[in-house]
Amino acid sequence: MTVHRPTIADVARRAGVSRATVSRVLNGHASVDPDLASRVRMAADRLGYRPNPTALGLARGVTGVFGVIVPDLANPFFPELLKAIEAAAATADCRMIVADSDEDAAQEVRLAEDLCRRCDGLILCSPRMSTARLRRLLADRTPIVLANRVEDHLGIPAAAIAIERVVDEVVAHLVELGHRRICYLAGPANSWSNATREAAFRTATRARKLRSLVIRAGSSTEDGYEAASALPESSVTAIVAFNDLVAFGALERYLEAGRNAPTDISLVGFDDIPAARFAAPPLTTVRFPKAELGQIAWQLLKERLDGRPAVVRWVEPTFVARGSTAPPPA
Amino acid sequence: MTVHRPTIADVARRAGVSRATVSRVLNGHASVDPDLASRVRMAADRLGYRPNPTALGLARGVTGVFGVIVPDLANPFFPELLKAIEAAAATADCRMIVADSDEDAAQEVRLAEDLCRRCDGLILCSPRMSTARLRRLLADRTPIVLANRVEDHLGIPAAAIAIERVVDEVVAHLVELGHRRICYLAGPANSWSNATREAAFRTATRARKLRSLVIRAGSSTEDGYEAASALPESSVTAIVAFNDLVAFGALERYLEAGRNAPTDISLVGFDDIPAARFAAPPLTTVRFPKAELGQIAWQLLKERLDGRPAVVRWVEPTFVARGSTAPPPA
DNA sequence: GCCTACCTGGAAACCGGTTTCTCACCGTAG
DNA sequence: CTACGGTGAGAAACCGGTTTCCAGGTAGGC
Repeated sequence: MTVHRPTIADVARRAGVSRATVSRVLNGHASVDPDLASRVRMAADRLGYRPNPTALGLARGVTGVFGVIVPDLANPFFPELLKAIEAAAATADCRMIVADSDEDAAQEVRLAEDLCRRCDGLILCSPRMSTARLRRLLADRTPIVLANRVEDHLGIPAAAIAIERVVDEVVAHLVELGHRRICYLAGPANSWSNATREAAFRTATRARKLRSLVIRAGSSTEDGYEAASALPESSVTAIVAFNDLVAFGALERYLEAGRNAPTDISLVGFDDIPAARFAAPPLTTVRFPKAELGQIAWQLLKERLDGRPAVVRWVEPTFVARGSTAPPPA
Repeated sequence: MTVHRPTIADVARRAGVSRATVSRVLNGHASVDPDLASRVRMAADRLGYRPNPTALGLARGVTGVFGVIVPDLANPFFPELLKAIEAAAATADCRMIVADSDEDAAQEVRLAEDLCRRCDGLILCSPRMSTARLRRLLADRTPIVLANRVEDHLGIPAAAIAIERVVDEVVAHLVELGHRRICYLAGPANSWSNATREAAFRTATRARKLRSLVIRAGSSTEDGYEAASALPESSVTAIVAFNDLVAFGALERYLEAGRNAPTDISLVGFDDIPAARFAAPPLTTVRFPKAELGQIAWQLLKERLDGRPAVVRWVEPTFVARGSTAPPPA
């Protein structure tokens, strides 16, 4: 406050020209007498002038800031996504507002409405809100991109993971090992990625004439622990968990019951978080190209800001077999 | 674009009053005829009027946005910190811009300079820039708070982890187990938290008449792997790593050499990332109260924005003994 | 030599709010 | 009945930029 940051008026005064001319010189618009131009540039330099981003935003109607909403920053999937998005956006000198909805759809809507007003665009990561809510948001005309969710009839650009093939691969892997009773520990109810994983799981098991056993869990280690409470006493020999954290939660429950993986139970997760590699046993999982996903999400937003049409782009995950899967106990 | 968002002028027109009156009513300033006031409120309601945040920012000189810079979003420490900061800031309806400096001090300075202009304040998490750079930033008068770094003579508010006692506890734990040759795998050179951990390590070892062996590593798993390359062939029996990731990297190197923890080498990390608990062996480490740290950082920023004086606040870490430490091989 | 076309750069309007200034009108006191 | 203080609300200035509009000067063509 006490230090007065130089404004365009200060530069204009010092260069002996109008503010309009300063603006033109600094933006390279129209043609300005080279002499004047260099005087303006010198003045701006001497004063250390940098245009005020807020004023710029108001005048141009573009802020250079976009928003990202995630359901849970503590879930390792999202920081990795964010890192890729931020890195891509930085090349276009765009800043990223991050908001955490805490897995709460209502909160997510509130955040989205707020960010729509203050940002040039929005990336919704694994949004939990309903399709109807999403449609209402779109009415705002703020460019929106989905990451890790696809809405077929809304015409929203989306970056998503093609899951069917790899889920079939997971089930095939378990069946080949000899498993017949496989349980899916489902993720959050309103999560698109859970819906697709669950559907793919049902398809893959049904195709092999197996029962599609599903227990609702959630997205955290605690959720996995809770959901698996009755499993150690059941006839289930293999678990496919919504993500690696849920798989670890289930594992904890088994360890508590004096069972271990993969001898008593085979475990598969999704994400390949860093912990998966170092766990005991190392977790068999599905790796997502998160960096690619984030980069694509930014790309899609940029295209949208440039007025290009909405498209859906898919990335391919890969199956990673590690030590947590083995033949079922005899 | 095509849909015209209602402005204060639209509300004024509809209510048959001036823009000034609308502003006064909506902000509860001065006294307004109750009749007029309700007409204004109705009009605003009917139009679904929400003030433009950019214009608000320009007029009030306060944007309701603050910035956070972290060295690496992929390091699990920072997302947890961010989550706490964001949650605390959300209660004050403040939005958070997140930028990743990629461990690059120069980039960090550039980001900080940019964010200083567009934000009400700045939280620098584990900043890598020099004290001189930091001092120059302060000249901008934008409120700045440090998280996980303390600068004694700059009068910057800071939230930091008091490390000396717990490092002594770590070394005591290892010495009690019988270790005499303990190696510290150091973190990034310009990291304050590394400097304090390294200093505390030297103090604790010297106090017990042990050599203070230090090898420079870094902050990632890869750094730990690289730095530990010669260790399996050395006489070192215990490693204190800059953080859990570095510890895992070192472990990987030992496994590759056909050694294992804790039989051949004892390992201690810092952070207690989620993976630490599930690793094989479960990692002995130091847990930081990250949620508290983040909340304090926000608190300090808020105090600064309110013009209150700068203070340094410390949080206490706790030692977590797990399976990766044991007596040295006979 | 004069008219027109173009170029340059300043004045002013604009983006969408807030806040100061000012004036009209009210009731009250002298 | 008049002077005065207080209050409520509109006009206008302001935040710091961009952009449109227009006037003045110069150059080129006839």
